[in-house]
Amino acid sequence: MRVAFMGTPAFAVGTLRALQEAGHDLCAAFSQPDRPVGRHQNTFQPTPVKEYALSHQIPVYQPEKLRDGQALAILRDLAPDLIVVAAYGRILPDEILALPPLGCINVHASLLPKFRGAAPINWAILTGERETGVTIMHMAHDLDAGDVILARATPIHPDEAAPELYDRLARMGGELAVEAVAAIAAGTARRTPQDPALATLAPMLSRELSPMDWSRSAWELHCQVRGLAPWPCAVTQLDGVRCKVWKSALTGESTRRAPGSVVQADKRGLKLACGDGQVLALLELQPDGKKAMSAAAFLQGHPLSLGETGDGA
RNA sequence: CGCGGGGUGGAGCAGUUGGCAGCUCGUCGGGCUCAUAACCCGGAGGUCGUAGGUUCAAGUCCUACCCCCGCAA
Repeated sequence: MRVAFMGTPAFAVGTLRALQEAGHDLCAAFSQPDRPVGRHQNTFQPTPVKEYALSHQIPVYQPEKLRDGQALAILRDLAPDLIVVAAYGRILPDEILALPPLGCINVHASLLPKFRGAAPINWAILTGERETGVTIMHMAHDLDAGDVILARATPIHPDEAAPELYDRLARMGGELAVEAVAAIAAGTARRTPQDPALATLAPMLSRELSPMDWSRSAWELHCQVRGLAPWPCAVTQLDGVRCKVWKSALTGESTRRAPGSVVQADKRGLKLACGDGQVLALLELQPDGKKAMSAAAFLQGHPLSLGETGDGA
């Protein structure tokens, strides 16, 4: 099978690698152009897909635009049987969707029609889902709305954070993509339309999601901490310092203290009251300008007294 | 040359107008207790990021550089 691949981040590499190891003829890897990175914006970093492709002798294309005809021309020359897309970060124009004889399929990290959009993994955790998964679909004009070929579910552990889930889904996506391609080649691939009434959106993350609102429940805050890692992260004020919260834990304890106030701050832990009267433990913190540290370490240099409001609000 | 915070015993922090390098925790030794992530006593451990400079004297002031981090992209 002659396949053109399109993808950008590490999630996409899971699929690209799987396709390659399955022996498919990868005629091209399309990826987003290198973007300036770093504090001074003076270094450019290749995308994970580009790095993988280059080290495996797969030709790389990084068109700035998909709608100026150039990308289409390139693809005509390449003449793939099938295009496989995984987290490319671009919407493909209809001309490209219509080009390959076997169509274009997409690997999406959710159980569609739930969590259509750019950040399905994070939103599954943020909304407190107990399971999510990977879906392979035929691509349609509308974003993540195409007919489903295959889907596979995986449970979300209550303490699992987005990076772990991301890695797992990336592997699952690769496996499932290979199965889907095989089914397509054999002519046995199914087409199950999505139910639009069940669709939910998983838009790009932003820093506006970071501030922790301690009037929310402990579970919601715990989901926020897990779902926003490794970026933009849940953030709160402690001892007047802005801190990213890298890891939290539900304690099962309850309190009468006001939401956001310190319930415990000693070597046994740093615990704050939440809006539902439950107590959330903060395990790993990163103050502004510092590296991540354990709550115990933070307390050495930032003694907090009980009842003090963590949020400074 | 985008903005800003920071590099001080193993960890996290303090160090005021330059004048013997401190605190909490950990660690080691000893003690106390029915008991303890408790308490008491004692000890070890630091070329204060690097290289220069000013000074009788620099963690502290000046210059250059290295490294870490947050924001903004």
